[in-house]
Parts: sequence; C-alpha cells; structure tokens
Amino acid sequence: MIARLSTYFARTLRQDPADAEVPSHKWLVRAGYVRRVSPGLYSWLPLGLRVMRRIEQIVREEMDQIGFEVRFPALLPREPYEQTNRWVEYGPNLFRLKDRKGADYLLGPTHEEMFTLMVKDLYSSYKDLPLIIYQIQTKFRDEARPRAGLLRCREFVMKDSYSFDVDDAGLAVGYAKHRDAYIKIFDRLGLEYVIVNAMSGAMGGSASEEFLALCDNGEDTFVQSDGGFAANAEAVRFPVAAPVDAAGVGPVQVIDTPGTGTIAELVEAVNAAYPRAEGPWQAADTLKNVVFMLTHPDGAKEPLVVGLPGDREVDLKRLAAAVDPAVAEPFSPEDFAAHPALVKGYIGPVKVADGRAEQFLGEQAPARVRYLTDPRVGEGTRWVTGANIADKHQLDVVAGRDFTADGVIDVAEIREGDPAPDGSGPLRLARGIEIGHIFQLGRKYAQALGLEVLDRNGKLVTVTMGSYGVGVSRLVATIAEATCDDKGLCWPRNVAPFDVHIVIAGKGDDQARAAEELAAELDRLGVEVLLDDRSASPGVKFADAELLGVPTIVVIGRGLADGVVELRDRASGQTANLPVGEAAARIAAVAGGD
RNA sequence: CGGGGCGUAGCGUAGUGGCUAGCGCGCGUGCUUUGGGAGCACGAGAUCGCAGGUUCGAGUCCUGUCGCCCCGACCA
Repeated sequence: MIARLSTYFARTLRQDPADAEVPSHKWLVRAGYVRRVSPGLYSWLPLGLRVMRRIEQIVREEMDQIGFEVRFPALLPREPYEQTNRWVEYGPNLFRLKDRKGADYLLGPTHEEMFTLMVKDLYSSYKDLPLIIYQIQTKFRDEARPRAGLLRCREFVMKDSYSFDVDDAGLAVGYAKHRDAYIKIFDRLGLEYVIVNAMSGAMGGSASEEFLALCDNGEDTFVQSDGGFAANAEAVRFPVAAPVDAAGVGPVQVIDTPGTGTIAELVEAVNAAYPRAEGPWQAADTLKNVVFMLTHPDGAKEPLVVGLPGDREVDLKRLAAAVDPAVAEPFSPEDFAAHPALVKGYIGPVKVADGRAEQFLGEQAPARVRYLTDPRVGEGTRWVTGANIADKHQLDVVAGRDFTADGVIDVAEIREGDPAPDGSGPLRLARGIEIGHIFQLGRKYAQALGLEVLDRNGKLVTVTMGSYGVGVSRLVATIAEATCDDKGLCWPRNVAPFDVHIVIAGKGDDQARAAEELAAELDRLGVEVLLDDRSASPGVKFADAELLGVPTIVVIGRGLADGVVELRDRASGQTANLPVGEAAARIAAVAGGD
C-alpha cells in the first residue's frame, strides 16, 4: 500500500508533551502514534495501531503453533468471579459496574474463569486434553497509579492463554510450550530480555517465571550473575550462612550506649568506648532488629522482629513478598506503646539478667514476639546488638549460643556485587519491563468452577491449569523504549508501521513524479510505503521521517538530476545513492515486502 | 492513601491586584521560498480548570472543589 503523508491522519509535535516522562511515551505522542485520554487510557492513531497489529500478529503466529485463538467478552457477569472468590479477592483493582436492572458486571482484568467455563462446557474426557487456548483482548484494571505512558495502563491489550491437563506432567509440558513460544516471540521482536524466577524459593523451580525486557525505566528490579543466575529481586533467596566456630568468644557484655538510636551512632559510640584489636567496629558488626506490624488476611495483627546486619536496610518489596498474604507496616508509635518490652532503638534477641544471658525475642520473650533473622546471621556469628534496655547495648552476642531465632527471613536489600545464591558470581542489579509471565496455576480455578474430566479409569479428576500472559500494547512501548534515539522512534523492520518512508525533498514536478513512480513500483513489489508528499520544507520532512521511525528512508531530491535517489537507514544513519532505474528492486531487497 | 509540583488557545509557555491576557509552534489566506524544523503580510483561535468570596477592579489574593504530573504506598 501507499500512504500519503499530506492526507494521513497524523500530526507530529515539535515540542515534548508536558506530561510525558519516559522516552517511549514522549516519542509515541510526538510522532502521532497515540494520544493520552485520561490517566492510563490511550487512544491509538493509525500509525500506532499499525505497529500494535504487527506485534499482535507475531504473537498470534507463535501461539497458533501451540493452541487455538478464541475471544471472550470484556464485559463479564459477576457470577463466575463470585464462584472463584475473585469478586472479593481482586479488590479495588477490579472495574465493577451495574446494568439497568442493577445486576453486577465487571470489566475483565484477566479471564481464567471464562476459559475454565468454556472448557467445562465443551470437554469431559481426558482424551480431549491437553488443550491450549488463547485470546488477544483488551483488559481492564483500576490501577492505583497508572504511569510511564503505555507501560502501566488501566486499559491494555494482552494475549492471555491457558493450558488444561489431566496431570502435573501434562501441565509441565504446556508450560514448557509457552516458554518456548514466548522465547520465539520476544526473539522475533528483537528484544533483550531475561527470564526470571518470579516466586520465592519455597514454591520451587519453574512454577512461575517472568520475561523482563531490559530497560532502565522498567518497574521491576531483578538480579543477574555472569554465571547465568537471574531472578526477580523479590524472589531471590540466599542460603543461610554456614556455622562458624565461636568457642573463643567471651560471654555477653552489657555496655552503656546513651543516645544511640541509630546504627551510625552506635558504631561511633562503640568505637570510642570499646575499641577492639581487629580494627574499628563496622555497621556490619551490628545486629539491627527492625519491628513490623503484620496484618494477616483474617485481620489478626502480629508484631514481627527482623534481625539483620546493621549495614543493610530491609527492602520493603522483598518483605511484602516474604510475608504474603499478610501485610507488613512499620511499627507505629502506638504499636511501641502497646509493646513496652520492645525498646525503640535498643531491641535485641538477648536479655541479660543476674549476669546470665537468656533468650528474649522469640521463644522466651515475655510477650511472645516472632523473631526471624537474615540468612547472614548464621550459627556462631558474633554481634553488637540492643540490650532491650534504653541506652544499653550488648557485645559478643553469639547466634545459636545466646539466642535462637524462630526462623530465617530474607528481606535485606540486595546490593550490586552480592554473591549469587547459587555461587555463579557477583550479582548485578538491573531494571526490566514485564512483558510476559508464565504461571503454573494448578487446580484453583478448575476446582472452584467444577472443571472435571473422566480419566482412563472412568474416574472424575479435576483438570490442572496454567495461565500465561503477554502484554501486547505494553510491547509497543517497550520496543519503542528499547530502540528510540535522540531523534525519535526507530522501529525494527518487522513491527514498523511502514517499510519505507519516501521523502520528496525537491519542489520540482520531476521529483514528485519520480517519487510517485518509485512508490508505485515498491507497492507492486509488496513494500508498504509512506510517501511524504507534503509541501513542507526539506528540513521539516527529514526531521519528521526520523521522528516517525520507519526503518528505511528514501530521499528523492537534488540527486535526481544525476539519476540517483538516496537510501538512508534510520538505525545506523548510513546513506547510499542508488541509480533511479535500480532503486525499487534494491530498496525492496533491504526493506522487505512480500 | 501519604509527600511534592501544576492547571492560561490544538501544543509549549509568559503574565508586580490596574488599559483590549502576551509570546513561540501549529492552523487559515496571499506572495516569495525549498537539502536539515523558511520569510513577509493579513487572519482565526482563550468563558485564564470549576464554584464561591475579598475588592472600585481578580489570570493574579482567600476558601472550597475538580483534574493532571512525579515520588512513595498499593497492585501484576
């Protein structure tokens, strides 16, 4: 096809929109691909739609290799979501509405229920399985804070698919098929990405993995080692430190440390009053004990003390993942008032009474408080820590000798250079955009909705499921983010809105005629052409061509007198002159077509 | 929900309580121009987010309200 810019429904902006923060958002708006309607809601202009459709098509082609495309309504009745309890569980993120009769509806945030019910409707035997079905459809989530343009929206296009199997082995196969399909999709899109474990170690192996496109503007933090380890920062679990010999360590000593509510003050005070032979005390020699108030799903409240080396902070996101489904909040002044045994700034696991050290936090605490320690607090490690008395700390508190924690909690911040849990080298921290997620769901939805089939013994078994998502509209922004430069967008060939952007850079009739002829010839060769036939000056047209990001730009201008047109590669900036007679064939060879 | 910032033409913005709200881009008409965001002339386009209030007089001050952006909380 040939599209003419003089009449094309698009408008480029010369200045950055005031509300655009990330590059993808800025360029997509400036180049006339999308418009913001409201926070998290975007309208798609022809250029943007063409890119999204091409991405969608790549996703579809790979999904068709493993499953069947279907489509459900976006507007859904409450009932199925009631059955799986998600009408309640999904909480405020669910868009809810009523029809004229007052019946409850929702806008689908994801479609497990509908897929499960459709399979239940059609299938009833193990012989029908395995099955993979998918849809590419608009999803709605009332995000607390939409952000970063198209990266986090309230309405977005997602490919969601679901696998159905009689047993766990089958589920593993469906999961692996999706993993492979996603690798093909993201490779075809030219994205740099990592596959990270999304869940905490307890669940084990491959139950859930995320595909994260590398991007500094991404919302997810992940860690990576040269040895191949990769995980979501929330999901990393470090091994507990091996026991060390503490035989030579003297008994716990209580020391005076007035006014040392923070680790920095403590380290300074201890160095001044109790210098040691091995060199100055460091923050890492202290055992910091941080209190949180947990709220369990049933509403019950419980204090939790986390013990970790004093040079580390608690990472609140890692904490949230570790205590899920409970919710952790910092201990408030009221909480401290209600728990006088916990002396703010001086909390420790040991109490010294009559010269004897005894367990305080954990088992023997007066009002039992759960005490969990960082994996670095291994048996035999020796610490400076709070004495549970205002203005007093303790020296030579040894883990395992003087106290035993109730367990391990790995919520300390991860630092660049920390060793990978599997020994594969130092970790690097990086950010990514979640573009895909694969997840072994299990039987939750099948059970709730009664999806059972007869097995080969004639016995009813509940089907096991997987759910798998790709953020299609998010991919538009992700690719833009990954490929744009200081001039604008720069699309990979297989998702670009057009194959070739022809700029008429001269005012002469011959140039316009040559451009039209070239466009027509390219069109015959199956190349999709955007022809800038506007009467604007060349500078405007060059700038717009770079802004729009079509990978191949052809300039027909002053070179025409010498019988050549100019071929420019948007990404590399390289240019070449082509004889007019050969131009169409040579351009079609680089720019593709049918 | 907490913190910070901002609402003036399609976009980007200026505007000590005082004349008819200014500028750039974009838009229309005409002439000139055409290889890196052209020039000249004329022109259209704004109930200054909304509602109250103070004042002889409010874009400007006060109160309320709505909306937007960023950080965090929350959330896939």
